[in-house]
Amino acid sequence: MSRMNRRGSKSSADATAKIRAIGQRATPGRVRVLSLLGTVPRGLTHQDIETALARSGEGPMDRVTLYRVLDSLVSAGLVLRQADESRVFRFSAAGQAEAHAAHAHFRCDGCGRVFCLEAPPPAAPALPDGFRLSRMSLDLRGACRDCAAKRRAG
Amino acid sequence: MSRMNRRGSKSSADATAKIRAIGQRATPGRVRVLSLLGTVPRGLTHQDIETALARSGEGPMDRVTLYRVLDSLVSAGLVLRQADESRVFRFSAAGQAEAHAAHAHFRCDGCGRVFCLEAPPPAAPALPDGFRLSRMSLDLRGACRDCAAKRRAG
DNA sequence: CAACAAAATGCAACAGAGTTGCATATGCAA
DNA sequence: TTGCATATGCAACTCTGTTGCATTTTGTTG
Repeated sequence: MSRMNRRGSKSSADATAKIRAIGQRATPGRVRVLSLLGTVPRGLTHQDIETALARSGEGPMDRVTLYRVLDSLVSAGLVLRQADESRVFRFSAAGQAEAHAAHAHFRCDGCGRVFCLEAPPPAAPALPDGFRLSRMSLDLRGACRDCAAKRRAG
Repeated sequence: MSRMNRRGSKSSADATAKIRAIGQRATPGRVRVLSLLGTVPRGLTHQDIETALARSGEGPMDRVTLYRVLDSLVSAGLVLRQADESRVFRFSAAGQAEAHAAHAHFRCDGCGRVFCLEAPPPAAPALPDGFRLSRMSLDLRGACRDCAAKRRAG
């Protein structure tokens, strides 16, 4: 760890590289957000991220700037955005979702976490003539154990 | 048709019965909304419903009242509510959504159109204990006929 | 290394979807 | 028909996300 200076950790360097790779400027905001999302295995809300950044050593980030940072990462394909059950957006690092594209996953509508399932790959259905298939995914949605319990409780 | 009086159609009577069956008052608003949702094969937004009701012979319904009518139908289980991609709620009569979820979708990465496929859905894989499944979708992605041809051409 | 243009940031004001409080009206059971 | 729990209508509010614009920063060029 002695080689890590105040500019950041390995995940920062990693994030910087990814952002540059897709031709965008590696600003502090983008690097901070992308490396944060890379360390967390589930979708975070804008507010989650804002809070986490404010607590971190480098201080808070403007609300609007954070929205715009997220927009740019999403449109670059580095981050995924989806609306959860209570209609707030959840953001997650794209690599984490795509790495698991081979098998089925379960997404909790409550907390946004994604669970991988050991499912047999379903056979691809017949496509209309001329169509070309590039990817196929079996997506299950519902409530994970924690959220299902929470909802029953009240 | 001569047996239908000015109070409404078969779907109204049907809706009235369903609402009474679960122990709620069959108010005009509830009946109108539930029978509207019963005639439409997809999720409608609050605004869709508001507009449709305003155009219908019986005149508009208050915005807030409509929200509350939808709430009561949802909590009674007669209507399903889910946030769409742009984080607005879509409401559908319970039963229709399940029918629609029962097949696979193909989304074209070129033009963004979505095609419904007549494919038998694969069996749901086993979920970890305590998890609750609400929806399952088999999503295929690739190029539709038009976009595949276009890509070959130029 | 300095200057520069394009892009990102911060702030304030705005927009749309959904919710709450409260006075009034109404469905339905006795 | 009456009583009252429940539903309605209105206004004001909250929360998530957006837009406009002046200022600062990034990465490049000379």
